[in-house]
Amino acid sequence: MNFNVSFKLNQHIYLKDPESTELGRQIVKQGIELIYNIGFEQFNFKKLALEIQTTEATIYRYFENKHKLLLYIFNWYWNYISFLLEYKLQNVTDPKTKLDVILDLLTQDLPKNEGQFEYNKFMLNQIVINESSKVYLIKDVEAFNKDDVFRPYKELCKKVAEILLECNPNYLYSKSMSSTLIETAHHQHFFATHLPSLTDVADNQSKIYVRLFLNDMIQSVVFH
Amino acid sequence: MNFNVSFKLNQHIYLKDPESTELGRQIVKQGIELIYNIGFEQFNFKKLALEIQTTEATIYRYFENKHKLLLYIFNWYWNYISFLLEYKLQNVTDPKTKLDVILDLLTQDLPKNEGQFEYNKFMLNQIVINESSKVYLIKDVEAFNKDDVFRPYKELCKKVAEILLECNPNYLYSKSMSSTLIETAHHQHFFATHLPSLTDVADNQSKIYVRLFLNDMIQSVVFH
DNA sequence: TTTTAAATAATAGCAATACTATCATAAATA
DNA sequence: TATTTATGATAGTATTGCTATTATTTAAAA
Repeated sequence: MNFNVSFKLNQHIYLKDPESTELGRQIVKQGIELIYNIGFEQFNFKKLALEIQTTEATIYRYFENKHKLLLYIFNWYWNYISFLLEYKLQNVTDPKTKLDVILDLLTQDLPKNEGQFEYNKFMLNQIVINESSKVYLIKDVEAFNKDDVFRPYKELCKKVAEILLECNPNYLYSKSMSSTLIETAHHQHFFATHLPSLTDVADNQSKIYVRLFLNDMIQSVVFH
Repeated sequence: MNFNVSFKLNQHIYLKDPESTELGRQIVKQGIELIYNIGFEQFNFKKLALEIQTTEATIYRYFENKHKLLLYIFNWYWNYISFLLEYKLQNVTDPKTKLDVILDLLTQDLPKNEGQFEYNKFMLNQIVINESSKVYLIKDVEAFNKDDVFRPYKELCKKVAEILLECNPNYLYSKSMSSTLIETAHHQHFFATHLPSLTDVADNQSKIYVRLFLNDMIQSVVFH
């Protein structure tokens, strides 16, 4: 399964739409690879410019700063996940099966890349796991939020929450459980990989482990 | 209830023990207040030096960099929480009651400050909520971990996990649920305050809300 | 096809950050 | 009193984050 997807993202995030030019797409694509490789703290526009053989000043014409680029990447990612979720739920009617689809999506590998022009999904996923809190755990979160720049994340949460409610219309915390599910999928994956004593994982089976843990949690909470 | 607690923290975190001098304690105390006020990104040693009327170079004699200071603050915090937990569990034998104590500790206000020399517990709590991921969601987490600098956090997790097992010896994910509980307490509090659409909170009752949500979750998961 | 506008490259520069080094001085200890 | 130790004062350096200027290329409009 593969698509050549592209999303129009909130205009407050960029100065010039990176989807509008080849260079713009390169900035995002190579940005993802560089952030993955050296981490967001070490990452800057000078290094990225070197990588794609352009200049710092040029990248600044697309994004105000590196934080906005990270935000762009996140929104792209969450749009992509929402898109996959819709696709996979197309012919599913049973709420329990829907939950399985969600858990797989949140914990298992994304579809492998085909074209060389696509963003690298594996790196994208790792970035979201490692750096996500840098996007919204910020002093001026409310100013950002006013511009609706977290919308794709919120929309995914909303979708998941609706499915939780389908499973149990009396459940009082569908939205919180939805955001908890998404955050926990990342955190537990990170812990299982880097700080395993914070989990009960055995022998590096992080992905399967997190899937089982979340399943147990969600089943208990929603169907108890 | 109040104590004048002090903890000896892992030597890898500091160059010179801040507990050993008045200036050292000032660095930590005013550091907490400055990070709380301007956020960790904006925070630096020059500003802190100005605040406590010393020099940048002097602060660098205590901490290698601002990240280590943040790590120090975190370890202090988690030691403090562990200490409070032990204290509050002294005469409690019923596992269910123990859970209540844990949830209160993770979601409700900490004991108010008495002396002016204590670290500000409210600010501490907010810093941990807002900046915690910057402490461990880092590229070189494993190098850090080798020096055992996350120990206080891990120990609290371990304690909580043991209590979960007391509640249900057959529960398979006590450690993961323990870390999830701690992380979720922070995240949901942050969301309820700044991005309420990711939760089901009503009218700014964040603290009570998070308490109820976590209680529902833990009850279902552990006792289902 | 020419003209004109827009995008990018090349370069420079600047203020702030994250340190490090040096030396003088004060305070504590031997 | 001598001497170690802690801090202050000052300076300096490399990097970062960003802006400005001008030249050059590319593409669109006339």
